[in-house]
Order: sequence, then structure tokens, then C-alpha cells
Amino acid sequence: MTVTLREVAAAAGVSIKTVSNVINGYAHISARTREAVEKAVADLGYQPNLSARGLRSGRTGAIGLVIPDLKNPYFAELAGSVMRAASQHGLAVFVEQTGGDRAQELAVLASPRMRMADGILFSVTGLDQADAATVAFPVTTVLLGERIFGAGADHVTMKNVEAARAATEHLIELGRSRIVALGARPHEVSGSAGLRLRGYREALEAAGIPFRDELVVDATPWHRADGARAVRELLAAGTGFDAVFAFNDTLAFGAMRALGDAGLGVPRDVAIIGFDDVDEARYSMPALTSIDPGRDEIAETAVRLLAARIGGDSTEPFVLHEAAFRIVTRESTGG
Amino acid sequence: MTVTLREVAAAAGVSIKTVSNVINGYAHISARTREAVEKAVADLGYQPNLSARGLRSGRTGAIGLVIPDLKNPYFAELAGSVMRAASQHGLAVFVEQTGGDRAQELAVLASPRMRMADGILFSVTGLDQADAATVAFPVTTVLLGERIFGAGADHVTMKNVEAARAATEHLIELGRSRIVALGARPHEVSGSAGLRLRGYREALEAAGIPFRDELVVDATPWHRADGARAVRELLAAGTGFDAVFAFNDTLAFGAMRALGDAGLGVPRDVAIIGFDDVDEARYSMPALTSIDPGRDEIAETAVRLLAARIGGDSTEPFVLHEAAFRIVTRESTGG
DNA sequence: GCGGGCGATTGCAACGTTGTAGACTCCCGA
DNA sequence: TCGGGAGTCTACAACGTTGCAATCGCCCGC
Repeated sequence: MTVTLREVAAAAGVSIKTVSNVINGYAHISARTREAVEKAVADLGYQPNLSARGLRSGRTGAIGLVIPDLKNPYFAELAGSVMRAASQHGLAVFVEQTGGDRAQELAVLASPRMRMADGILFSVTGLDQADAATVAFPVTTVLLGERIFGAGADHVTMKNVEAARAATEHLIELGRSRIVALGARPHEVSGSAGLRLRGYREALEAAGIPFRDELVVDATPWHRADGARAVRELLAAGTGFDAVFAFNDTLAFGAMRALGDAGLGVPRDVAIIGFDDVDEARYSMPALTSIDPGRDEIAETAVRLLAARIGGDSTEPFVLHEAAFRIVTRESTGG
Repeated sequence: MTVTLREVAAAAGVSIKTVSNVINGYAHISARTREAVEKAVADLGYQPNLSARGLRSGRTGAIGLVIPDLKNPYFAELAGSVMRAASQHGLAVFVEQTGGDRAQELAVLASPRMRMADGILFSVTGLDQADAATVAFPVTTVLLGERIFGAGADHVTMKNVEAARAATEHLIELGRSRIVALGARPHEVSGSAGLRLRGYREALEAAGIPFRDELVVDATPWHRADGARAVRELLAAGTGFDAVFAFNDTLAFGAMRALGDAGLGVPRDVAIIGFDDVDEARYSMPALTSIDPGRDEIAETAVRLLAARIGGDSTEPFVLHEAAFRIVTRESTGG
């Protein structure tokens, strides 16, 4: 039923290997032979068996994308960007969700399914720096995110500290001084939360604004409900604030929801800036000012690096690429 | 470097085939042998070569998911559900985006990458019923969506007509009678838009409310911006309405945005119901009443049907499964 | 005691492809 | 005329796995 090289070869009157050569673009083939083979391929509808090719060549033509959750719009949009970039390189992408859980991340790395990929893009959210030395990547890996550094892999990330500082400065420039850092994690130093909090502190210090513990609030795991809940608790506790720097957009949407419920106006009473610039930020009410962390640049760079490693540059030193960010100003900060 | 059956066999002091048997759960193995093999597997960290297995067995252990766009939250959430369901069956999922474009859908089906899958879940949005007879699926296929019927494949879809009718009735029960059908497509009969419009008409007729052309508005391709634009145009044209049945949630969010800009209250002036019940519906302001079309049921059923076909039930007649829906009432209809 | 059957294990071949090495032809320059 | 190189094509083996059929030993029932 399925057509193999053998049958194409028979139809074209050449050897199997010649058909293989034509298909793989080998240079020294006469025009006559090439035409005959191409005709036979077209007539029979031949398509290569990728398992056989993979077995022989050691390459599958697929890469894995390991992310926490597609329900999270940031990762869904990142996945879309990765797929577009991968298809430019002729690579298929298969996706594994980890739920952002350390145990599941390790399980996915150890899973035999990963062997279906020539390499993986691994967006770390469960492992942390302590794992960097011990974690074993089953195949060539490019790391995404801010949880692990120096783990012996190329790494693409965003300018978290600089972007967070710029976001906070943006709020300060509006004249706000009681700025909530929404989504901080008290004991995290590296990781998105730690880095963004650092940028926040830097901006406050530079502006001479006192850092207040009660304005730094945890809202794990950064879902809408967490943002809403945290803001409700702040309001209930009577903590005064006039701006929110949400560590991602989803938290920001939740925060806006809670503020709206409380009858507070955005940006009149509270200005809000998010982080990620997901599609929804353009259409929320009010439209959300956010940090565009350079998602397409991240995806394209990561795929390019991975494809290069797979292609054989195994001796190149590991690269750490930080994508450029920009502030996208919208209504939630009075833009 | 990579460990093969040969080395495990040597370490365990048995034949290659015995190792293979242990790994594949063959029944008649002595406890002693099984333990020895399992120890060798663990010691050496053996993992099967999936290309070789695929070549030999004709199965890759992966399925393809063909969808328009991960940026669309409905499809992102569907993809997440599909992956959870697939991993229950031990299947990897790779995703292809088509942009909802007919030419790209055909291109993806013809792509050699599809041969990496034992089967595909194909969410059709570009092809239409006229293609049903001619389209050739490269591998076992389960269709999703409402564009094509009777194309010689299992098919999982939702109760569009019934759900749309229920949505419209819900608005009517609130006392609304000038209900916009947002996202209709004038010349579509089957397809989501056609079916949902039919349910809308049925509900109006049953309630004795006249059908008005000016309340049926196109908003292709159902993005937030399209919903916002369509509502702005309605308002600008002075068309009076007191409710909106948006054919998906994204349109509904856009519509709410435009209404808010115009100073109209939801649900006070205009009640809104959406369709899809994406995560965001719970957190929009106001929270959006929506139709939950049974996404998990769709994903689980589709994966189960596909896995069964792959497993060999090639003679079973094709199934058309319609998932159950329910209305999730929230603030946008005064819940 | 013997044949039959079953449990446990194995060798062989094959899946479809590509890397390696080599065969063959033709043409050019010495 | 002949050697050598470039161009074209091919045979063979191998990638790591599993299906098939066979082998071997043991126990059971007659």
C-alpha cells in the first residue's frame, strides 16, 4: 500500500540508491535520470518513511517544546511562534505540558517520548538553580526562561530586570509612588519573580521611593484568580496603593477585575502595567499597558540555536541570548 | 553512546529478543529473567529507539493535531485537553497550525511531516463540504468541527444548533428581543456560523420574535477586534439592540469592549452570551455567560476514537459524536 | 515410560532508508 | 596511446527493533 524507494526505483528503472540521491538533492545526477525519478515519485505519490530515515540517519526532524500549560496565553502564543519558526527549518514540533511542576518536568525529560525529538526547547518553571548541575538532558536542549542558568545548554531569555525596572519607572513617571509588586515570591532570587522584583526595587531606589514590604505580594501561580484574590486582600487590609506592576498580564487582568468590583477606576485611582503583552492585553477594559518581552525573537532565536546544534555545531560555546523588550503603552496607564 | 537492546541483553545474559519481550510486557517470562533484564535496563539507562520501533512496527506513537491557530484560546485550550487525553494513551502530540486557510490545510495534509503520526485530529476550518468527497487523508483521521460531514472518517463535534438555540432562549428569557447574532456568515449553511445561526433563528421563531436582517452581522474571522468593530458599526448605524449572542467568546469580549467605550452597561443595556467558555470568560469584566461546548469530552472522545482506529478497528463504521453542551451563567446576562 | 503440550527462550529475517566504497564511462592532457 | 580524474550510478551493509517460527526442557496424564 505505501510506496517505498524500491517501487520508485523499479518504475524509474534506476537503483534504490539513485532515487535516494535524487530525493536528498545529491549533486551529480544526470538531468535524464533526475527527471525519470521525479516523474516516478510524482506518479506513485512516494513519501519517505520518516521512521526508517530516522533510524538510519539518527535524526527525526522533530523538536519537542516543553512548557507548563497551553491554557496560559503566554505559552500558547510562544508555542505558536515556535511552530512558525520551526516550520521555516522544516521541523515538526511536539508539545509536552508539565504544569510547571518540578516532578513532572523531570518526568518529561526522562520520558521515552523525548527521544522522538532531535532536540528540545525547555521552558523551565519547576526546576530551579539547585537542579542546574544535576539535571540530565536526554537530547540537545535549548533552555527558555529564568529558572536555571549555566546548565550546559544554550539559553534564550528576556531582559527581566531591565524590563521590570522600565515598567516600574513608567508608573513612577505617572506620579505614582505606592506601587504594588504583584506576583513576587518572597524567597526567590533568580526566576522571573526574583528578577522582576529586583528591577522593581532598582527603579524605586533610583527614584528615592521607599520600598514597602506590604506592597510586595505573592500571587502564585499567577493566574487571573490569584491576581484578583491578592488585590481583594490588599483592599480588605486597607493597604493604600495607586499603581500595580503585575508580573504577568494574567495577574493584571485579575487585578483589574478586583479593582472594578471595588469601584476603583483604572488608571484614575490605580494605574496598572502587566508583563508579556499577550493578545488579550489589546482588548481588555481598559486596554492593558504591558511589557512585550520579545516573544517572536525568543522563539526564532531558540529554534535557530537548536537547529544549529542539531546540525552539528557541538563544539561551539554555549550562548545566552536576551531578547529585547519594549513597553506597549495603553489605557491602563493613561496612554 | 546510546544504549541498545544488544547491550542490555549482554548485561543481563539473555538474548536480544528476550529483552524486547520483557520491555513489551510479553507474558511468559520467568521472574528471574525479568528481574535480571529490568536491572540491566535500569543500570544502563536503556530507552528504546522510537525510530527503529516505528520502522519495525509501523507505529510511531504520535498523533498530529491540526488546528488553525494557538493564539485562539479555544484552540489552545482544546490542544491542552487533547494532550492530556493523548498522554493517557501513551501518545505524543505534535501540532500544526493552518491559519484556518484552505490551501494551508491541504498543504499540511499533504506534508511528509504528517507521516510522522499514526493518525491526526483535524480541526477543519478552511475546507468545506464541497471538499469532503475529494480530500485525501494521509493517515487515519478523526475530524473535529463543523465544516465537513461524511468524509469517511470518525467525527467529533458539538451540538451547535441546540446550543445556539439554548443561548438565544436564555437571552429571550431575560426579556430581550432585539438580539444581535454576532459572527454570522451570510452564505454559510453548514459550518459553525451556519449552524449557530440556525439555532438562533429557531429560538426566535419558537418565541414568536421577528427575525431582522440588520441584527445578523458578519465579523470574520471572529477575533476580538472583529467583534468590537462590528458592534461599533451597529451603534454608529443607530441599530437598536438589547442583547448579543456572540458566536464565540472572543467576539463577545470585543463586543463588551465596544459597548463599554460607548457607555453602555452590560447586562443593564445589553446582555451578552458567548460560545466556547474559554478560561478568560470567568475573569472578564463583567464575567461572560457562555456555552461550554464540552471541550474535554470532545478531546477525550476524539483521542479515544483515533487510538481505537490505530489499534486496528478499521472495519467499524464511522462514528459521529456530538458532545453535550451546557450554559454557564455569569454576570453578562445578569447571573 | 512416553507422548503431548505448555512455558520459556532464542535465531533469523525484515521494516525502509542512507553511508561507504567502489564500478563504470567518458573525456582530457601528456 | 594511455593514465587519471570527474561524473554518474550502484551494491552492500547497517541503523535498532519486533514478528515469526522454532527449539529446548519440563511436567502432566495415560
